[in-house]
Amino acid sequence: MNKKNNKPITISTHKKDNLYFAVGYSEKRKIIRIALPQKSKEEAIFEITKYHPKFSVSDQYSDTAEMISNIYHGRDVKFNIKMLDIGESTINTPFEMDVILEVAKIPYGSVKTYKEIAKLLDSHAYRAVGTAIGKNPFPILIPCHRVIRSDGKIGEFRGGTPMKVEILKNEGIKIDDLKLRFSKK
DNA sequence: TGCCCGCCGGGTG
DNA sequence: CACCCGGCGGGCA
Repeated sequence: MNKKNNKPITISTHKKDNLYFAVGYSEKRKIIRIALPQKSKEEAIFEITKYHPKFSVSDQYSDTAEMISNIYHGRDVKFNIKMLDIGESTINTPFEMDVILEVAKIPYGSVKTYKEIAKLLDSHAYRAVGTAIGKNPFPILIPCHRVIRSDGKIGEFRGGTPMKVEILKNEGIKIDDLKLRFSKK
């Protein structure tokens, strides 16, 4: 099963257009997990609590939840990686860490392929890169939606490919039928 | 295009 | 240690 962290966290939510965003904060007052938007507040909170069962809900961090929503809807928001409690998050192995840090560098409005991420790590493990990205505890903020397949197809996403396409389109990326419009292949 | 098989890191028992 | 399983790639029909 998925690994759990039993330290207490605080969860805040934000609603926009019938989508509910949630963010979990550790005791260090850093972000420990972000939920992809859900159709109800309960589902959004559960996206966090399945990994962090000890929690309380407050509006203390709802500004951050709103920031996540803004990024989702296409705003280019700057953030500092120090806002993240990577150490207490569900990221375990050095490989997962390297992948996440590499993904964090992908600028707004651009994409990289799974293979390119592997290459940047001096590795051929593009298959494992996909797996590691799938575990990203900070979706949207760490832009795993900006990692696509080498053939120009958009590829998989924890929140479903359609959601990935939507976020990329919100960033101004041109996509036709689940493929990059200007893909060479 | 779609499929199939190879690839690599991690989780499981 | 020996599987098994993925947000993948590339070759080939």
